[in-house]
Amino acid sequence: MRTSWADSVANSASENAAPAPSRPTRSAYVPPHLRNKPPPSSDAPVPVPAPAPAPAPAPLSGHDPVAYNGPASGSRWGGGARPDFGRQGYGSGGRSGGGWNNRSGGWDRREREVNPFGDDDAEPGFAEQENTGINFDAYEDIPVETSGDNVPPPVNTFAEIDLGEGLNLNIRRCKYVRPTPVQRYAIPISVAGRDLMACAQTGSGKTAAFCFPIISGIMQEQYVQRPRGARTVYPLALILAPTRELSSQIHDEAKKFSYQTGVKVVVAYGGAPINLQLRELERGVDILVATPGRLVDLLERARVSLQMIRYLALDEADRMLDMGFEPQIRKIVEQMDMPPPGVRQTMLFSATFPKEIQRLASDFLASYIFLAVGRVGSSTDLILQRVEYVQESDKRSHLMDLLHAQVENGVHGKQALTLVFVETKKGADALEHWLYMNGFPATTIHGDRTQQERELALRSFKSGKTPILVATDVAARGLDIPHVAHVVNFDLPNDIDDYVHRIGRTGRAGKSGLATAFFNDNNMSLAKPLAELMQEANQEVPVWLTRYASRAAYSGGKNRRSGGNRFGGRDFRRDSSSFNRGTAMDSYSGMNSGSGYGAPGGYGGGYSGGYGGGPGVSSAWD
DNA sequence: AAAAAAC
Repeated sequence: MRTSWADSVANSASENAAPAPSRPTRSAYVPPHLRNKPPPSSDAPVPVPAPAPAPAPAPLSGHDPVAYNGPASGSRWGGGARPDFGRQGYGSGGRSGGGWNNRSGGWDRREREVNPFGDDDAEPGFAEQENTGINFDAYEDIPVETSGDNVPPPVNTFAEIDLGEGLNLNIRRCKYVRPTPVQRYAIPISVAGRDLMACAQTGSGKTAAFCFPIISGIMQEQYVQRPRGARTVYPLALILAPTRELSSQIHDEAKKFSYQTGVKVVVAYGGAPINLQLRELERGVDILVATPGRLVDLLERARVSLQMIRYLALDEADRMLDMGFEPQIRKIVEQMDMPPPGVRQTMLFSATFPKEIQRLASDFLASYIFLAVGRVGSSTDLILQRVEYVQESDKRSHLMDLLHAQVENGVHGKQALTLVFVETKKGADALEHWLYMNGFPATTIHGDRTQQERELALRSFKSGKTPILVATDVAARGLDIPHVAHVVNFDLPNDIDDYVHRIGRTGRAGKSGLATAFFNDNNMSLAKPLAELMQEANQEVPVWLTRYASRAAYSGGKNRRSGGNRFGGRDFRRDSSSFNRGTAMDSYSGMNSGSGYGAPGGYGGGYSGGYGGGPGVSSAWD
């Protein structure tokens, strides 16, 4: 057993070692925010206190007014036992004594929280609640690539990293027994203070992968004093997502994870009354989950300051940085008062990561680690993909045929859920109306509906009340809707990555799923990337599609699959002149690849193994 | 060209 990464960091940090990038030993690395360096430019406004952890245990007055109302008698670290270099310093596994505060350690003044687990605070029974639905053996087939300097090694259990007692308890309440592959790699990387660009398949546990380190880190920073603006609040972490529903979902998850930890999570997005959100913010916020537009509004009103942000996470990061969003994101990240890369810690997650976007994203990162993780089975092993040639005029009747077949497949008298993607908002309304007139219980979600309507539609779909949901791309990414048996691409997207995200709404949490696409002459630009994608996923590619694909003009850039292999992306830094692009990954020095739990070193052919589809697991899997 | 995202 090797010494833990945290141990190494602790050792080097206590020696005040400067970062030594030239020496690739792990112990040489000191996380950016722990480096005892003055800020790069002296005129930079330094928040009070500077975002780097205080060099010595802060005075334990516990008077952070915004959120903690912590124990009056001392920090959760138990007095002076805490090493003085911040949250990375608890390498010795420290559940012994002086480490994390126990639950009795000071909830007194905390507001009562709604128990998101509905177990009324009963101690979770561990053994019988194991997540038996997850076929963990299949993890051995998961391909993993990391690149970057001094990559912290993955963990096999949550316990290997002391995330803190409160969070550990919630992890057990969520019935997470072992970390998923992306969590195994991403959590140690984040806990070590490193920036991260993570590419992990849909349904692979990304939300927890960025929430755990954030919550854990904040739990140990309660001594941080935040400025007290008149009505301005100073969150410590910011999580951005491209749609309101996804923000809401992340908020729900984060609240579960932070239950009774004292870490306060607030969500803010448009279409909902801002006054409610303002009131929530005023009651204290550590982690702010938001969509960009509403956040900009809050920033311009000076109701939120990003001055104290230590953690920035972008979910669906490639979408957040595409043409539509990039200006807003730049404004938030670069033109407001957020600490720069290297001071804050930045984590970018998505299932897909085109190289152009990676290039943009590197502006937001400091000496980051790139991580690509496949999925149990593979994103597409669990999903049976079909493509049918359907003329525009035949689409409706063809859809009706599929839906009739679906009705017969229904279980327990309930129709299986079908998610139908269309290209336009008008098209969504029209199709929903037509379905409704033809006796199909359908609803629709798109950006022209009110937020109330959107949320109602989603609830109605999830509950099975309207088991058909017609959606635009607003529902393409990140939404975790259990029991979606069938995704229909009524209109195919123009971008193969969008297709990947859409079909990822089914086949989740170990369940199998079906994805049907209607292809016609309007989709020719997708022929080649679609055929390639299906081929890689061991799907049956219709002969006619192969023909179109070979006929398709070479589309060098746009529709090339961002990864070109079983990953949604590949570190673009490897394409630089020094690296000879190709498949010989071993020739890249900073690059590691390995499979699941095995020792590093290739996944020699074992990848085709399917995942047998066990019974359902907790929906927080994604 | 469309979708998303503030009021």
